[in-house]
Amino acid sequence: MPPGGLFLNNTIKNGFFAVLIHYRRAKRNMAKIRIKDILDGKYAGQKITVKGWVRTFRNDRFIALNDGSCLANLQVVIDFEQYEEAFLKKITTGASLAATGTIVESPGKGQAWEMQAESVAIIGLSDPDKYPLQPKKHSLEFLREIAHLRVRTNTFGAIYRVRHNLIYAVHKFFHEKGFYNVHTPIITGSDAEGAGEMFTVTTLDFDNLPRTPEGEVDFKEDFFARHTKLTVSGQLEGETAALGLSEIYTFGPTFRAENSNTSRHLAEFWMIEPEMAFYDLDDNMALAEEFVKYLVRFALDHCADDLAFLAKRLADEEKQKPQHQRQEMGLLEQLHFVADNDFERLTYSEAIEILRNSKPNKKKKFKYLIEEWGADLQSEHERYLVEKHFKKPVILYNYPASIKAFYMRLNEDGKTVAAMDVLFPGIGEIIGGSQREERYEVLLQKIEMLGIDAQELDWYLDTRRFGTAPHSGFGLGFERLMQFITGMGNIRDVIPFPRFPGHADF
RNA sequence: UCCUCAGUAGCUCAGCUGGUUAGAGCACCUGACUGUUAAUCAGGGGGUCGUUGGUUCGAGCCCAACCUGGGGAGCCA
Repeated sequence: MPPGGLFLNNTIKNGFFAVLIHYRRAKRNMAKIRIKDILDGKYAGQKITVKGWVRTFRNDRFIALNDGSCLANLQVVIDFEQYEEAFLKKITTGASLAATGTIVESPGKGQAWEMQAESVAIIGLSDPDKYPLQPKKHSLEFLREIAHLRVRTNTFGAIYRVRHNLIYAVHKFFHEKGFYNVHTPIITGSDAEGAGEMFTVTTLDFDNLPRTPEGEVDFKEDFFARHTKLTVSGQLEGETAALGLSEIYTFGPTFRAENSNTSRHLAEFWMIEPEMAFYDLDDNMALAEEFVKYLVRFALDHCADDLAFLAKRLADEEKQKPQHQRQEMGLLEQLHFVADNDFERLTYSEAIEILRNSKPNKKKKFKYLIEEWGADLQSEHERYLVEKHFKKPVILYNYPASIKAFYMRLNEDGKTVAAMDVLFPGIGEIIGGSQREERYEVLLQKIEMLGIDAQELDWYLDTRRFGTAPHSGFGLGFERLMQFITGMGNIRDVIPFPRFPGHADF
């Protein structure tokens, strides 16, 4: 800001408003400087101000400053003799501050650029006695308990950044292919999606529930005048959109009230569900494979530093394990492998043959032995196919109709449906999809056979009554993809604030 | 929900066959040093050993139940 006197003189000379506008514009355009850009050398020799959070303060001289724009810290070098001791004591791990100085080539090892600071201002104190994060390795379990602060660690900073890049890549992929993004409802009255237990959404007073004459809760009195729940899938609504827009995708929150306590399940997660008119199962599988490879490649191309850090983290973790439990490939190796190689495609029937003749089945090492066609595949079977037999991602298709959902298209053999699952090492099913049953009579028969109320699905059946068309789609669990790409073993660590049974903190 | 392993300082962990006053590193406090990379060196404070009950002369250690967390399974994405 110019000194007051000069400012006043100029306003008199040039006109008050012109200067005011100029000043405001300058202020508005003064973007905050990101540490990422400094470390890229964009401010070499310039005097600038940088803001961020202290990671460590070494030797009363070196502040490692991080602003989340990238993994690396900016080293801010201060002349400690210039400051009071009481001031230096405030530069603690976790404190936020602004430093002004010149960006110079660093004489030390470990960084190309550093800031020779002229002044430092503390913005927010961080009581070192109470701040839970230390400049040391913390367990993921501990960090999960302080999910509101873990974003300030290297690991979670990297995960958040990768997550953003993948969200962007999802939209970019579909947009460039001409798919339209559709927001399907989060609150749904449909009870027939069949993908799992649902959370009820209500404004009813629990202390004074309206009852029907039969003594049941009367949802006619509820906000929507019916029993409503949180969505478990946007698929049925997505299908209606595809049968008008041709190619669509959804990317929204999904809720499952299952009492699942595993490293691969969340009660609230994000799912991507493309739905395409005039696609058969082969087209569907080809799209799924192209999509996943694109996302993996995008992460490799745009998150190199963060992935390298996560790869090292995983490698260190693997070293703690006994030899036989270790992964053969490192994280980056595995990502390249998936991006560069074709997935194995085989039918359920072929998979059953392989499993039936497999060593663990013959030696009765499987907990669930494969006896005959029609059995549902367990985790151990999927893992065997992916991790032992093929050693690459596998797409299984044409499953028995009896173990799959009602909307999947019945094949000519009358006993299998055009379903497909993409199985990944470590996490199992990452994608589940199918060609949809477009024939009205066949679909209606299935619905009635399963005892689903056809009246509830009347709107859905309309798509088959009027201009029905073959169509396909799949669902990809975004957090499972995140697990694969970041190498994180627990799904609760790849979403900022995980929701799972007994936990809705933050 | 089931199986399994664990719970000792703010964090990560050690603690022998049940036996005196429960230890270490990091963090914190005091001091030294001042081009360091999770800085280093010297000293200091910090514990209801998850909870409750039981066995025993005596329990961090043995037993039971419960709570919490990890791993695996089921349900699935």
